[in-house]
Amino acid sequence: MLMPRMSPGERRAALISAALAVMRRRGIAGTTARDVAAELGSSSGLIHHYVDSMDELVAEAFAVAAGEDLLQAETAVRDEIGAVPRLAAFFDAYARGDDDGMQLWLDAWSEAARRPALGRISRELNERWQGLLAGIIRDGIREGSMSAEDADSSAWRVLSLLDGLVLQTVAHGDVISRAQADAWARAGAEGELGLPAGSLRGAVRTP
Amino acid sequence: MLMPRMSPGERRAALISAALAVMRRRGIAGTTARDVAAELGSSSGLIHHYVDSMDELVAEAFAVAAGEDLLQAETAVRDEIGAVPRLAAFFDAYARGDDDGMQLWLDAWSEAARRPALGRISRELNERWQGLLAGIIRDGIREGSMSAEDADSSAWRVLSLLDGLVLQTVAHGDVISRAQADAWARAGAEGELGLPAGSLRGAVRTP
DNA sequence: AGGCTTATTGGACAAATGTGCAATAGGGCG
DNA sequence: CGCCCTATTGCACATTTGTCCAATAAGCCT
Repeated sequence: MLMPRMSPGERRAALISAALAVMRRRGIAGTTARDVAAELGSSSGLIHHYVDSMDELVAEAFAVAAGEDLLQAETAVRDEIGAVPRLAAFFDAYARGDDDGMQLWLDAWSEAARRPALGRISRELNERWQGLLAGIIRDGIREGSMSAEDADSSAWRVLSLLDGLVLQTVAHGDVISRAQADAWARAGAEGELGLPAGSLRGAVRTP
Repeated sequence: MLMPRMSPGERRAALISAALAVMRRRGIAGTTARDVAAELGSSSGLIHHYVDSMDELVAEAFAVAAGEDLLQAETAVRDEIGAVPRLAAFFDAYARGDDDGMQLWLDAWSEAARRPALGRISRELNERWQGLLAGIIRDGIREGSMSAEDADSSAWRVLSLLDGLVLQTVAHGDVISRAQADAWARAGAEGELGLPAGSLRGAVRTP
């Protein structure tokens, strides 16, 4: 049985989408070319007609998935006015991500030092997350609504606290609930930036 | 060539030590039975004479390595008197760990949800790290040297901030230096616990 | 309609993997 | 000293992996 013939652009997008599905199911390290082909419903040979190596494929797929999440956060932040509402929107956007997305990040961090392509993407995206935060904090300092000695280090702290807490949620099941991780990270950010307690409380959201 | 015959206890310890060396070099997911045998200098068949599966071996090896680090932290903390010096000792002990040790943690977090044995160990050790911190913080509150609404959530915050910052160091090379991650985490803890800035500054250490 | 580019197939290939097992040999115990 | 338990060997086995390639066919252009 033959797959419908697609343009390289479409097929490549379909490939990445299939790779992503397998990565979410089996983890980055456990993603094989044959599994991706099966997910796609195509022959296994098709994968290497579009991609030189599996490392390249997983790196690109991760870049797409994690890049979309970041983009959503960036636009959500841009839609708000004022540093504090923007920071709240940042947390809301982060909270909107699912556990599978965070598991992908855990895999990426684990493999980053060993897979050059993946490591570059992971680092670049992390720096953009931090940059997004740092911009908000700089605005807050300028407005007078936030206080921080150094926006960059505060941004790294807020981001790392959030990552570190959600990490526990995803890796270890319910040692911490996701809602608790989110609330604790917001509280930590309030302390870090001299905000009144509760300033960043997230909108109650029906999932 | 034959390996010197060892008692099961000794051999098992040697196996774990060899497994650990391979895990540090190739990552948890990339640790194979043959590599462990080669590291040990034995035949590959020996591995399965002592262990039922590779998952069991890596979980046990991780438990030993990470358990030793935790034990060192626990005794280092116990050797100090007063909550603030104890917390400083906690950070010193954490900082004494090398990048390979943290890379092992990244691997463990990544695989925790997929390897039951490894996930249990990882979660248990993380809870003990948090418990160690929570005890220090409770002491600090009792002494009046620290202020925190809830020792447990503060402990999770301090630990997750530290993990999240060091994670960046190990996964992404020098996006943040390890020293910077350490200093920022201490500063964050000072803020979290209402300590004067600089209270937790680490002893200058020659690596 | 006919040809030609190329997307797609299906399998070949070698290397590596976890796991099991019969054979070997070292050393403690009678 | 000699026997027997078992630590250790070395390989077999079936899978699975990434990578590659000749053959096939789909659909666009002239």
